Amino acid sequence: MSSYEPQTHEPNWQKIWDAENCFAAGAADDGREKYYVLEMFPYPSGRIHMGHVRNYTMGDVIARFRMAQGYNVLHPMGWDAFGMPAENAAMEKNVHPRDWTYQNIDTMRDQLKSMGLAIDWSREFATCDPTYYKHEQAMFLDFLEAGLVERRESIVNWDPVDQTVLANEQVIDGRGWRSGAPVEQKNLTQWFLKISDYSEELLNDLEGLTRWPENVRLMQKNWIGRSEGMELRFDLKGAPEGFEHLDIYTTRPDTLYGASFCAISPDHPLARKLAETNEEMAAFLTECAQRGTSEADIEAAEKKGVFTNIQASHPLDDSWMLPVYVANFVLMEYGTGAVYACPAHDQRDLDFARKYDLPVIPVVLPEGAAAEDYEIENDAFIGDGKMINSDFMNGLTPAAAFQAVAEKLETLGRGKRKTNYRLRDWGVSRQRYWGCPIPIVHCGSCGVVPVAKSDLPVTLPEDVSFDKPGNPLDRDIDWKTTTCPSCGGDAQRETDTFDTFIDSSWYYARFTELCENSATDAKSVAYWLPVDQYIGGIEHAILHLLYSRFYARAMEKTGHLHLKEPFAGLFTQGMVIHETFSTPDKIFVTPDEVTQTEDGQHVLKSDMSVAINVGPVEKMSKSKKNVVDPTNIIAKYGADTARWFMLSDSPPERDVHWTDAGVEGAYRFIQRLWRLVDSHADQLSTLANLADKHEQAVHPQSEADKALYKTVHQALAATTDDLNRLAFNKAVARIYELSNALSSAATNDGISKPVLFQGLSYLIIMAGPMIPHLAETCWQRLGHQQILAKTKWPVADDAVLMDDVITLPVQVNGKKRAEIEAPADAGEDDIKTLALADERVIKAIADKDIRKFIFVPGKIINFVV
RNA sequence: GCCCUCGUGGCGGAAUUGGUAGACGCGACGGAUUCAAAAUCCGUUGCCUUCACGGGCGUGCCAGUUCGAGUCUGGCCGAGGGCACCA
Repeated sequence: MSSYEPQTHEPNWQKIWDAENCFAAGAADDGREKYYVLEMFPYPSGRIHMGHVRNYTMGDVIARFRMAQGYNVLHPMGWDAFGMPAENAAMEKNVHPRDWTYQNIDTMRDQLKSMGLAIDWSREFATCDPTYYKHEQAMFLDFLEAGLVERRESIVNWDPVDQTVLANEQVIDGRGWRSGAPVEQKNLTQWFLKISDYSEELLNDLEGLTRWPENVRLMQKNWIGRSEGMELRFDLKGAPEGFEHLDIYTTRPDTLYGASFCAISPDHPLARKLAETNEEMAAFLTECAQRGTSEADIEAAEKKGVFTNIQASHPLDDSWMLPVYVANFVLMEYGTGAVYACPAHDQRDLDFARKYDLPVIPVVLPEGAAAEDYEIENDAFIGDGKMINSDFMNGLTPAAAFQAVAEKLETLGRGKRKTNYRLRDWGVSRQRYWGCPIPIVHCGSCGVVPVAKSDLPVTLPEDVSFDKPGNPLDRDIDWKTTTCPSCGGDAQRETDTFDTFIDSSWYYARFTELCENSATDAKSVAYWLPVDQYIGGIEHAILHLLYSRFYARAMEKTGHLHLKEPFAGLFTQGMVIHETFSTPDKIFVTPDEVTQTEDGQHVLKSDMSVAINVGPVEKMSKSKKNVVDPTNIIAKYGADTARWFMLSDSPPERDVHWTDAGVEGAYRFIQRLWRLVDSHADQLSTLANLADKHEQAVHPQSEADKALYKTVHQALAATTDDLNRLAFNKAVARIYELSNALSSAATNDGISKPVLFQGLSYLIIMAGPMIPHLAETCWQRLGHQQILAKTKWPVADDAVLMDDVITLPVQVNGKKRAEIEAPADAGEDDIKTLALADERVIKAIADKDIRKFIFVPGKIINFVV
């Protein structure tokens, strides 16, 4: 018996699928029900990694499964090809970002093809293709016309040495990653998409996304952050001219009598004004600027502030003056960039108050506490209770107090109720070369002028250098200089390019048809969208998915789409993780460089005397070097082994731990499955006339036949159900069970050939979406004429799915004491009689009285004694 | 810091609606085959206790709800994802 050689069979089947055009999506009017399965497209970083293998294997299983079920399946692939790494490569390796990107795409396309994915490659594109971004530019102009775009000032991280804008990840401990210079903040006029106009709609429509994970919807809900509060006006004393009032936003006006101080953001206009004349303030603002713009850094920093020498009068009592601080924990982007603080009932306020010795007045009394001796120590109280120290609100609940104080403040004209959202508008300007040019011209006399649609695309200049700091587009005078589309005079091009999240906010629509003259084709998007199953990493739960939801709405408003929610079903997969290995001098090494001695010690392959430290299991990343290259795995074991391992064991939404033992196990199963089919194929070849008729009813006669038939059909029903629910790991377990059952049954003389033949055929069909190359080989070996990729998914025989006799556990006081066999349809009384006849039950109950009898049909019996 | 998720044998995990905890796989151990090894096949395998029958314990920790909790509630500990210019 020969062993199965993936290296021969896999490329062969890939050629056949290609030649037979198996995976091309059908026309939009071919009459079949459509199914659009999409995996988040990759950034062409150089080579595919195991995360890609996992993601694309899952999508492929769904695509193949739906194809077999008769759907018209769209399963495309493309490249999220603009972005920073290409510019970094240009700087480090002196290659053009375009060349680097397209070379990477070529490499990665070959790698993906070697996985045997059922992809319609005719729809492939890269977001850096002018034929793609041309439409992106045109749509932006439509958005501009529709009032979805704004231009305004916004802060960026600025590296004063490299003279360049830094991404948050390029700011390390407040310094530029290359120059090491302390980061400054800089105000730039930038383009924004008005996603905040859709806050309410994006929030409300989450409810309709029933096939999205609950946690993703919750994360988006919290991100949008709707809150009901009040905007209050405080009169200021001692403030510079033009700053007579301070507007603050609060969700807790009920705690206003617990006010202790006011705080404004370091980016607040008042803070900036003060810094002009106050050195201490200027120094503090500089210090705050060095944290960069990342919210995580700001929030995690120690609460600090500087007193402004300004006092604010309390809106409910003009004689009560509150000191105004500039504080590093107040965000300019949220509310009005200013807050009043009630330390007793807000932890951040409390930390700040303790540091600067400010009053802490409790105004909400928890239930059970006494007003006289209630004091706040190190934990603010944020729970419910009764109002105290609060004049007219005393005795009310905080909710009732909110209403009372809101009414009073509105009557006094000191404030108004306001619904606020945390969600901010989407800044889409990037001061970088490798992105989609923003199709705008700046004219001295006409101002900001859109490029004429007939002049699109605005393409990137070819001849650029990355040896100088800053944005190459800004330095390229030839490219920059143009004429004004409006007046024909001298003008300059916009030198910012788009955030790459724009590119990925509509690619799903573009896949439905690569039409030339418009972004989308109405008929094609109407047929294919929404995406039925979208699959990608949980790390995209908020930004990419929220931007895409907004973008679909913007496209709908401008006539490019007919729907608002682009992804009907979403699945977020876990990461691929691996141990980290390092040498005694703490240098990371790849798993390839490590081997194990006989006694299990990890050592360096090249020098076995060097002991290797095995570190924590983490997400595979280049920096930790804990990566396994899929190409090596596919070369050694074949794509089917890699795919099978990715689907086995770990639930798809959780992390999967890559282990050599696991891969070996997967490979052994591939071989075992081949042996099972190969060793019985000859004796079944007399059934050649049955070859493509495995769907026809078989008639099990003997007990062994009936048992196997039942096992096969139960496995088919369960696997179909598992695949419908994306429970790949469970489907894998079913296939193991069925192959074990078939392997035992095959040696049993009582099994008739048609039953065994159908069992083996079904087993191969079930395994087909997961390990397609081996499955095709087995399918052919069994004598089937048509290839598996074109074979229909069978339907299980309902008649044998239910068992006649079931085993019921019997509990006494909630502890399992026995099991009884009973007819599946037995009633409560019969079951009780049966159970009480069991000696283990009799023993457990002994002479105690039965107080209660619980019977859950098909599940359990419980005697309470 | 804030939001979200996860925690079950030696390991990955199963248990679909609150109803038999540990399916399936890996590893380990024992056996068959082999001159030998690899591969393959058969069997055992949560922990403690018992000669055995059996009994007890057990889903990160502490409480609670329930006839019954891996599953629900509250608190705690640990790990991970996101935090708006990484993609």
